[in-house]
Amino acid sequence: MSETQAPTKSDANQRSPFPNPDQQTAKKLAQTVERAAKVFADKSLRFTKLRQQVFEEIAATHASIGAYEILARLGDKGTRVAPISIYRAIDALLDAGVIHRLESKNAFFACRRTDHTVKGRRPIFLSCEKCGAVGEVDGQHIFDLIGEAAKEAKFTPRIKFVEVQGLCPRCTAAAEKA
Amino acid sequence: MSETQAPTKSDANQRSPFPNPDQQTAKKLAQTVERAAKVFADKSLRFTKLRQQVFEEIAATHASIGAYEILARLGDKGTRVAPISIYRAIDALLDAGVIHRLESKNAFFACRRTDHTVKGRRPIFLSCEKCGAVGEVDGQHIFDLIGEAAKEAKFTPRIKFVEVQGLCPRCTAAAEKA
DNA sequence: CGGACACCTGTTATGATATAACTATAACCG
DNA sequence: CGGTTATAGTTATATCATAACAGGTGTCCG
Ligand SMILES: [Zn+2]
Ligand SMILES: [Zn+2]
Ligand SMILES: [Zn+2]
Ligand SMILES: [Zn+2]
Repeated sequence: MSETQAPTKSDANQRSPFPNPDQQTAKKLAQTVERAAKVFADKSLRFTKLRQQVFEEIAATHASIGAYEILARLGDKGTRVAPISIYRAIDALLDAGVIHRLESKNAFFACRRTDHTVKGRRPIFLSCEKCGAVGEVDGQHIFDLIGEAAKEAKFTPRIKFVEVQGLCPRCTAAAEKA
Repeated sequence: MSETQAPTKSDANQRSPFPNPDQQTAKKLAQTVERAAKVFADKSLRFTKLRQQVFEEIAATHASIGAYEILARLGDKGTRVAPISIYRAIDALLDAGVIHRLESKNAFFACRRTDHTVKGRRPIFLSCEKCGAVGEVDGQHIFDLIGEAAKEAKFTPRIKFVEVQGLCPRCTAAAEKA
C-alpha cells in the first residue's frame, strides 16, 4: 500500500466524482486494482489474470469503455481473446460490483467507491458527452422517491437506473470560457 | 374508473400508466396514430407512410419493441425495408416525441401521453420484466432533484434517464396469487 | 495421492443492435 | 418549372452480445 496516507473508505467516497485526470497515475491504478482484488477475496471470488487485465483496461480511464474497445486494447498488448471471454470477465466484475454498466451507452466504467459492491446499491451516473468521463454520486433519497412513484402506479420496482448525460466540470469550464 | 365520454388530452395523461390490454382495440390504435399525425403536423414535420407504419407497429403493443422486431413484423405484412430505414423512421418518431427509447433494453415504445412532445420533458419509465409492458409516470420533482445532485458535483446536466425494471400491476397481482 | 467437482477459459459460430456512404426519388417553394 | 431540401433505397459494415461445447485449472475431501 502507500506510505504517506493510505486512502480510507470514507476518503474514497467523499472525493469529487470527477477527480483531476493527472491523479490517474500508474500508482493510483495499482491501488484501484488492489482494492478490486480485495473485494474479490472478501467474497471468495477469483480475481483471475483475465479479470484483472480487463479491469485494468476499464480502470485505466475515467471514461466509459465498450467491450470491444477493451478487446482491442488487450490485443495491442498481446492478449488475444474472444469477445465472449471479455464479456465473461465483465460479468464477474459487475457481479463483484467493481465496475458498473452505463445503460445509455452500452459501456462500462470502474467504480471508484467502496460502498457499491453490495447488490442493490446503485448511485446516479453522470456521463460527459464531450470527454466521456463518468462520475457517480449517491442518491439514495432519489432512488427511494422513484420507488415510491413506481408503487403509486401499482408497479413493483426491482432495479432502478438513473443516468445523466451532460458536461463534466472540466468540460463545463471549457465551454464557459468559449 | 369507467366513463363513457371520449378521452380528452388531460384524460390521456391521468389514466393509469398500465391500462387494461383489451382497451388496446383497433379503434384505440387508430386514435393513437391520429394523435401522432397531429403532433407531426403541428411541428411541420412529415408523417410519411413508412413513419406511420413503424409507429403503428410500436403502438400496437404496450410492450417495448426492438428495431429488428419492427422490421420483421413489417416484413410479414409485405413491407420489406432495410434496417437503416427503420432506424431513420424511429429517429423521426423520437424527435417528434411520439415514441420513447428504453435505454436499458435498446427498445422503443409508444408514448401514450400528450405532454412529452416537448424536448427535454421526460417521464419515469416503468418496464415489466415479465410481460414487457412499459408505462410512464410523471416525475418532474425527481428530475429536478437529479439535476440538483448533478450540479452539486459541478456537472452540467442535459439529458436525464430514469428507468425502473420490475413487475407491472397485472404481473404483480399474478405473482402474489402464486 | 487422485478423483470428483466447480469454476474458468478457449474455440467456433451466430444473433442482435446500429450506422456509413452513396444513390435515387419525392416534397416544397419561389 | 427548376433548385433545394427531406426522405427513402441499396449495399456494406461496425458494434454489441450470447450459445454451445470442449478443455483446462484450482480446491476439497476421502
Ligand atoms: Zn460505484
Ligand atoms: Zn468532460
Ligand atoms: Zn411519453
Ligand atoms: Zn407485466
